[in-house]
Amino acid sequence: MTNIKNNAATQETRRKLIEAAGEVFAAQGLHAATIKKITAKAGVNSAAINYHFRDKFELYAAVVRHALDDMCDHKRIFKELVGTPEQQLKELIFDMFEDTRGPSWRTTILAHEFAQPTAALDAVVEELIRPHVQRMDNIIRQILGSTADEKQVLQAALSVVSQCVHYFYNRELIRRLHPQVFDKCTWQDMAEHIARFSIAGLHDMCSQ
Amino acid sequence: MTNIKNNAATQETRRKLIEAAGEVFAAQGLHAATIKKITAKAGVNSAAINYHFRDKFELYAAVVRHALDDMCDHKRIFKELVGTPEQQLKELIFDMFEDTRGPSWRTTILAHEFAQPTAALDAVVEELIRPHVQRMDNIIRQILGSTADEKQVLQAALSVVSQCVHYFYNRELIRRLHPQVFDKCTWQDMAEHIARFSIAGLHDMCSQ
Amino acid sequence: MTNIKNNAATQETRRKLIEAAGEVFAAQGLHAATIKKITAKAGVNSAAINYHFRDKFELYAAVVRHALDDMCDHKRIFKELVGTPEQQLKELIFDMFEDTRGPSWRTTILAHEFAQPTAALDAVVEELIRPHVQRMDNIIRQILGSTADEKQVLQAALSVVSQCVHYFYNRELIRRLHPQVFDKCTWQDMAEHIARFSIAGLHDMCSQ
Amino acid sequence: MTNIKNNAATQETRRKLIEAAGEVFAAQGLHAATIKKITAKAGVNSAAINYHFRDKFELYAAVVRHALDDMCDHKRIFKELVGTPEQQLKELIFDMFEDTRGPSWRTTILAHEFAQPTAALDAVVEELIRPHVQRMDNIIRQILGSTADEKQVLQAALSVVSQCVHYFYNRELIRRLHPQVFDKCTWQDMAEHIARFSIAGLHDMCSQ
DNA sequence: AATGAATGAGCCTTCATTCAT
DNA sequence: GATGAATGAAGGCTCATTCAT
Repeated sequence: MTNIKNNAATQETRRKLIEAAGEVFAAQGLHAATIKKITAKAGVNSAAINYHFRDKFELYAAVVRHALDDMCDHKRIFKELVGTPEQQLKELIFDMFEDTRGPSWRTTILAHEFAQPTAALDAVVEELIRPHVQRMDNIIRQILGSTADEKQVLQAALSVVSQCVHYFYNRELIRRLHPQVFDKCTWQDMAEHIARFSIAGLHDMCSQ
Repeated sequence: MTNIKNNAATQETRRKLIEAAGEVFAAQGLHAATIKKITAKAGVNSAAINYHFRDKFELYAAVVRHALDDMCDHKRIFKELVGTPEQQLKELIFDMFEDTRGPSWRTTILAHEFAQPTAALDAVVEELIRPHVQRMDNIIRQILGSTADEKQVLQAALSVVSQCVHYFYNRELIRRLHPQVFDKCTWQDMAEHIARFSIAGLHDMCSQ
Repeated sequence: MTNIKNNAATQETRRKLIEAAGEVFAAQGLHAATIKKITAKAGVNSAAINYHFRDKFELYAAVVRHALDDMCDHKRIFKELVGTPEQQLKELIFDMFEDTRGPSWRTTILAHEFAQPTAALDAVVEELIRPHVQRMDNIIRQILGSTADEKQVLQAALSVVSQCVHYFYNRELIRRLHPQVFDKCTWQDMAEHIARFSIAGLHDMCSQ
Repeated sequence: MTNIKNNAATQETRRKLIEAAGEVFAAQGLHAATIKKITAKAGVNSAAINYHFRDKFELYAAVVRHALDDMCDHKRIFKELVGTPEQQLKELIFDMFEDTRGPSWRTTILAHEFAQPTAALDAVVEELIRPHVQRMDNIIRQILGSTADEKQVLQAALSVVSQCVHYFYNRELIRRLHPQVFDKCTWQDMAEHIARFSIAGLHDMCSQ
C-alpha cells in the first residue's frame, strides 16, 4: 500500500541501474546511450528501467541527482567554518576539490548538464546547488566588505568557482594540452594556488 | 565522371547543408540531431546528405572542420600585441570574449567536442587551442618574471582561462542560479573584472 | 489444498475484480483494457488477476457470464403481459428502454460482444436474446393476424427492434449529429414515439 | 516541394495499405490489429505506415474516411429526386441499401465507429454524414407537413434510418437469430418493407 | 544533380505473466 | 492467500540509409 519502495532488493537493483547508467550516459551522452546497454551492464532485464524509473529520462534524472548528491556532500554544508573569512574561503576551496573523488562518470555527467542543462538539472538545482552558492557568497561578501555591491559579489564568486570547476570538469582538455599536468601538480597544489590567487584578486577589488 | 564535386550548384547545396547542420548539431548534439531536421532547415531532400556527404557522421566532420577553419582564420591570433604584458593580457581576455559573441553555432559545436570527443577533437586542440595557449603562456611568463617555474605558469594560465571559459561554457547553469546576471553584467564588465582580478592574482604570485 | 476457492476473502476479491473489470472492459474494450487499470480500480495487486482467474481472457469470460446472469435473472422476461397485443408491444418497448437505463456497464459489454464476437457470444445470444425475440415475435404475430407469413413477422420484428437498438447502440453517433437530442427528448418520449410509429406500420401491413 | 502526394506509386501503396488495414481493423479492432499484420497483408515494410500515414491511428482514420466516402456515394446526394415526398423517401431507402455492397470490412468498421466513435469519426462526420442527414430530414419534413416540430422530424428520421442501419450493421447478430433470413428475404424485399412500414408510421404522426 | 519512395534495424515502452516470499 | 519484483515478448515508431527515376 506504500508508494515508497524501500525493500532491500529494490534498493539494490536501483543502485545497480544508476551505477551502470551513470557510466553509459557519461560515455555516450543521453541520446546515444541505450536502455539495452545500460541494463546489460547492470545485469537486469530491460523492462526493469520502466519498473523502477518509469522511463529512460527519469533514470537519467535519478543519475544526475545522485551525482550531485554525492558530490555536494551535505554534511559539509553545515560544517562550522572557523578562522578569518580568508581561511574559510580556502577551506571551502579544498572541500570542493575533495568532493571530486568517486566514480569518474559523475564529473562527466555534471559537465554535460552544466553546459547544456536538461530538465533533470532544473529539478535539483535549487535543492542541491543553491545552498553551496549562498555559502560561498556569504564568505566573499565578508571579504569584500560592506561597500561591495551585489554585482561585485557575483563576479568574484564566479571567478573563484570557475577555477575549481575548470580543473576537474575540463580534465580531458587540460590533459591533452599539458600531458604531465596531473603528475606535476597535485590537487592540493592546485587548491593552494587557487586560494592564494583568488584572495589576492578579492583584496584588490576592495582597494578602490 | 569525376569524383570531385565542384560545380556551383553542388557547392551551394553543400554550403546550405553545413550551415543548417551546424545550427542543429549545436542545438541538439550529434545524436539527437536528425537528418530530417537538418534537411528541413536547409530546404533540401533528406537523401541529399547521403548524396553529398556519404553519411551523417561525415557531415558532422565537415561541420567541425568548417567551424575550425572559420575560427582559425581569425587574424586576431597573429595580431601584434602592444603595451605592457598586463595590457596585452587584458586585450587577450577581451579577444576571448569577443570570439564567442554573436549567435554563432561554432563555439557550441566545439564545446560538444570537448564534452564528448570524437575523432575531430585532436585537430581542434592542435590547430585552434594550442596557439592561443602558447600566446597566453608567453604573456603570463613575462608578468610572473624570470623566477617563475613552469608549474606556476601553468597554474596561472589555468586560472585566467578558466574564468573566461566558465562564463560562456556554463552559461546556462549560471543563468539558472542568477537569472538576471546577463542583463546586469555585460561581457565587457565581465572581461574587465577578470582582467583586474587576474592581474592582482598574478602580481601576488611574484611577491614571495 | 482444494481447487475450489470459496472462502469469504477470495469471493470478495473476485467480486471486486469483476466489478472493476466490467467497467474497464466496457469503457475500453477487451484489448485496450489493461490489467493494471483494472487492478488499480479494484485496489488490488496486478498479480491478483492471474491468481484468481489464470489469465486476462478468463477474467473477461467471467465478466460476460456475470453480466449475462444479472440480466437474464430479470423477472421481467417472465412477467405476465396484459391488455391488447398493441398494449403488450408498447410495454415490451418500454421494458427494452428501461433495461438499458442507468450507468451500468452490462449492456456495453454485451455490445462489444456483438461488434467483435468472442467465444462468449453464443451463450449471450441463446440465453439472453432469443427469449426476448420469441416473445416479441408472438405479440407481433397476434397484431398482424393469422394471414401473416413468417417472413412478414420477421420483417416487422426487425423494424420494431431496430428502432430501439439504434437509440442506445448508436447513441454516440446520434449525439454528434444532434447535440441536444438527449436533453430535448427523454427515453420515455422516444419509447412512446417508437410504439406509435411501429403500431401504425404494423397495422398497415395487414391492410392489404 | 508539394505536400500533396499524388504519384502513381504512392497512391497505389496507400490503396494497398488501406485495403489491408480495413480487413485487419474490421477483424480485430483498432487495438488488437498490429502494424505487422497489416503491412504483411499489404506486402510492404512496416515503416511504410509511418511514411504514408504518420502513425497507426492516422491510418485508421484514413480507413474510416475511405469507408464512409465509399458508402455515402456523393454523386447520389446531388441526384435530382422526383415524385411525391413519399416516392423520394422510398428511393432514398433503396439508395442506402444499394450503398452497402463492397468489401464487407467497411460495414464492420463503421459499426464499431458508430457504437464507440473515435477521433477518426469526428473528423469526417460533418463532411460525409451530415449532408445525408439533412437530405433525409428535408423529405421527412415535407411528409409530416408544416405543423410538425423539430423533435418530431428528428424522431421520425431516427425511426427510418435505424431500420436500414440495423439490417446491415447487425448482420451477424441477425443471422444467428434467424439463420435463413438472408436467403428468404432479399435486400429489395427489406427495403420495400421498410419504406412501406415507415410511410405508414409517418402518416400516422400527422393524424393528430 | 537531386529526389520521392521505400526499407531494415533498432529503440523505448508496455503488457501479461511468473516467481520468490 | 496475496503481493512486490522481475521478466520476455511484442508493439509502435523513428532513424539513417538506399534505390529507382
